[in-house]
Amino acid sequence: MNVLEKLQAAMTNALSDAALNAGLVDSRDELPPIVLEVPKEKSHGDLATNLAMQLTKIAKRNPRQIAEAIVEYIDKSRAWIESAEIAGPGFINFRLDKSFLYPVIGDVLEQAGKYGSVDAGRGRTIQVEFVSANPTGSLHLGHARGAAVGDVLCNVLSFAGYEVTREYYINDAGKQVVNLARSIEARYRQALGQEAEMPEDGYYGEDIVGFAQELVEREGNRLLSLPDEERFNYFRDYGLEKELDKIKRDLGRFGVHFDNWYSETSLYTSGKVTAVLDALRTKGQVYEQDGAVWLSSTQYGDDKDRVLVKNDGSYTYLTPDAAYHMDKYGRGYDRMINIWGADHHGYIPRMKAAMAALGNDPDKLTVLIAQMVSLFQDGEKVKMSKRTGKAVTMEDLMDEVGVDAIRYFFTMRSMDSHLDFDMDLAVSTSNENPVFYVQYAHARICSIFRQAEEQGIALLPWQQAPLHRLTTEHEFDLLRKMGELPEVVADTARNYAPHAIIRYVYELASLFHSYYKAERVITEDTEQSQARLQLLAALRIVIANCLSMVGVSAPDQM
RNA sequence: GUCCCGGUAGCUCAGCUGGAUAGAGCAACGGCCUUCUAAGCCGUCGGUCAGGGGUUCGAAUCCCUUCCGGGACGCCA
Repeated sequence: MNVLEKLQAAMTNALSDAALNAGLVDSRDELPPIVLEVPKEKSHGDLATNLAMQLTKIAKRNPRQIAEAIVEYIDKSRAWIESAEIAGPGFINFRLDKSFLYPVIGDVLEQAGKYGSVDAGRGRTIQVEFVSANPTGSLHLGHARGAAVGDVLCNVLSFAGYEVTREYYINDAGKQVVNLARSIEARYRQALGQEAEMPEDGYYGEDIVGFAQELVEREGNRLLSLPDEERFNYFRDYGLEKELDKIKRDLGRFGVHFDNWYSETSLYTSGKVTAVLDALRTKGQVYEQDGAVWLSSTQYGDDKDRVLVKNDGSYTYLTPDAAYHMDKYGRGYDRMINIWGADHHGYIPRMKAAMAALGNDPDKLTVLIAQMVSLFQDGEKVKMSKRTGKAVTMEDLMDEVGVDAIRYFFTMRSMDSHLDFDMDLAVSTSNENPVFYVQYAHARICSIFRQAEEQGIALLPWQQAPLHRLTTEHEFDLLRKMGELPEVVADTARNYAPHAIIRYVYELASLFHSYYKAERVITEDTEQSQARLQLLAALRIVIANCLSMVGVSAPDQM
């Protein structure tokens, strides 16, 4: 149990007993869950409870009278209570002996890189599928957001005690692959000086022009003389390989590493697509109409039935995707998360319906939607054009902005919000850029330790350090905030809301910067210096652990 | 027309499993570098939490409704 949990437990017990002894309830079972929170307003003390207000119906008295009874009967010695006062409509505000916070330092220093981790997941397995961009062009801004959010979520889930598997689903089958092959062929012919039309739904990205150029340099015009099918396959396989390499390279550079790269094509070769169709037929979940095979998805909450096999005999996207998710279920994960772009949200009900129709529990699968990203440059919204292939790629972004800033920016906002990405702001390596604020806090702490070392000050084992010399408001604020990390990690994992980590570490950095300005750490008071260095040793770890979850570096100097 | 997300300070956004006087950054304005990094700190200004109704001791938060912005509604992927 960490320090704040101990306090909560002690306070909860003391309050329960007080309510009981005051005759407000007949037994503990009657008590509502006791809510304790840190008041926003500092003058309201260190911890507050609304218990009196919750008890109005049971105790049949007004909240202030109830609060008075609780305060009268509470045993203050049991939960570091210095004083208790009633305020507002019936809150009880406690002022605490803040020495209860000192053990936070020991917790952090002992657990070091693991501090903040919790056992909320209890080793349960969770699979997270994200990015999964088609291998038909370069990753762009939206993919970068998905990559950042997905990877940070995975990091947080691991820290929260889940066993996490990262997976990328490669759409290397289907119509878009045909378009890829034809696009490369057209570019190849153009590179050889021929007149060649791009296909109707072709891919116009610069990457494909480059790949075709490479092909000319490597193979000359040899490919033109291949038989049609062989030539097509050549362009297709070459294109897929190049695109996938590029994707892996970009994501690797971005610091995202997948455990599985799952190929759609493999679903066909392994027979899993036909198997899923057979299973649905056997279960009577499909019917034929207009020459097509339909899934009765309306029975499972979808707003219309969906085609699985078109009247030309080919499959819709849903069919292999159902096979893919069936395979995921078969692997036995306790939970599965998909992170999709906002343009795919309408697809969720049919996917869930397909799983339900196959007899899987649809609630084990959570689809998170990351909203769109708009790019602003020179104060204007940049339009992305598929037609011309003119789009800011993830690679461009990494070149110009750097991985740390991108990850920070994309993690900073809630997934539910549209994100305006201001290129000029992100590029500017100035104080306007919030990632530096947090990194700077870390670097400043490191700098203090370099100073201490130069002066020959050695850090004592924390058990021997005079922590009672930490007495300022800033110091207690920092201790409490550090103590909150385990709870923040647990909440973030439960809500699948990675931006909460950024918020937390930003606030922590802010407390530090204020402290830094207000107090000198290394002074002639060696005891006090020692205590403060202990505090900062712990703080440095907490900041580093957070940045590590976000995948942002924690520099020693800036 | 149906569904999803959003609407909070001039701008970008937190806060949303109900709590006290709604927060941060940026912008604007005013201060702070002879001492551990000024990529920092301190302060001022700034609000009909889109509008209306409801639930309750209490609503930015929950429910209903209207409006506005974005997205999705294919035998495309």
